[in-house]
Amino acid sequence: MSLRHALLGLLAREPSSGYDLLKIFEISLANVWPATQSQVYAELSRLADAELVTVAAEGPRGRKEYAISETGLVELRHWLTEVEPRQIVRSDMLLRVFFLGQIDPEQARAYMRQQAETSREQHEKYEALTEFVAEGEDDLSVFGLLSLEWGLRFSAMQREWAEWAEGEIARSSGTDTPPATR
Amino acid sequence: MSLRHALLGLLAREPSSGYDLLKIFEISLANVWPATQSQVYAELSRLADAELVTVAAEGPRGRKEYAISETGLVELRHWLTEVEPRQIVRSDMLLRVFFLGQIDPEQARAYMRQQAETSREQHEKYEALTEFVAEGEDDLSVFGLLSLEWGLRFSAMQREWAEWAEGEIARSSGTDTPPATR
DNA sequence: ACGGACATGTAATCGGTTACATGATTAC
DNA sequence: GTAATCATGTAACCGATTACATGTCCGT
Repeated sequence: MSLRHALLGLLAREPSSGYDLLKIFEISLANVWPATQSQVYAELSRLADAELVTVAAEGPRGRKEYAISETGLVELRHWLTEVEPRQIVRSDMLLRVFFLGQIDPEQARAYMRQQAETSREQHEKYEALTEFVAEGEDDLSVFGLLSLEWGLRFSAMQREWAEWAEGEIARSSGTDTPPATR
Repeated sequence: MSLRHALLGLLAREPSSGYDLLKIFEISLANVWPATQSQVYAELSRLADAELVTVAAEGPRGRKEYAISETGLVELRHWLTEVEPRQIVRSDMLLRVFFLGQIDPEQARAYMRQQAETSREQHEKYEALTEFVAEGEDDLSVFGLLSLEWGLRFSAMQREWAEWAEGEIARSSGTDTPPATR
């Protein structure tokens, strides 16, 4: 139920409409918790039903500005401090690694090379984002930077791992580059 | 649709029953792609309907031994080589980081310390697993080790990041330990 | 006048989780 | 005999994705 808390977290900063929230998701939260339009609107309705947020104002074009309620704030802080984050890693990319024996070593190495490249691109994307985000001074920026740093470290780690893994496959299959780390 | 391919991948090694597959999931694939009993049995039925696997034999207690078909193998290899792994990071833990401004710095630091600790534990878990897995010699072991190495690097990276982040929060909030990296 | 941005909603479908339900075989 | 393990299945529910649907306001 994290989307719920993501919305509460954003509304704790300032009252916003579903439309506003959606944009924030697109630019900043998308990297850690993507959400679709359908989802956001539906969850906001549910939050209002549960009285964790209120419709603070209505604007043109049916715009509804939601604000977090006292109970909502309590729930948010409870989630932040009391609820254990569950870390389920579910990686498409790693799953494939288990089955690389099903294709020939050359293809398997190509796969790892591809992953290294993708990670490199991701790293660049995060680097570009950092410059962009660093300008802001609000909480979202301060803590967003911590999260961004995670992204930078993650993509760097993954690139290095993929490069190492490619070497491992090469070595264990005896294909090419015999003067390896041995 | 990765569960489907996980099952195909396992059946490519050797024909197995749902029960067998489930055990393999528990001990080795759980770390990259957890699956429940319900899911495995249901997916096997669907795979049989789609003729990507066949019921190769029936045993006691209604046991059905599934084997991958030619089309199944084709599909598996296609998935391995042609289909882009999509990397959606969805992290409960990172989402919270965005909202740490909602609690006081002391609590925020405790949160990061907790994450560092959890990562350390994870790292140990992977280390223990490595010794255990290293004994096997089949493909699942060979490639499983690559995946395990990812886990080791990931948990190490996350621990370091969490420790760094705790320091950042301390620094930016002016709380304690003034003789920091500056 | 018109196009683009603003703004919200519904419905179908899918993959995953939890819980329930049942029964056969084997080892002791 | 009986407990543990083997073995499969169903149903309800939940969160997420995709697609569809509709309408309004603002700037030019």
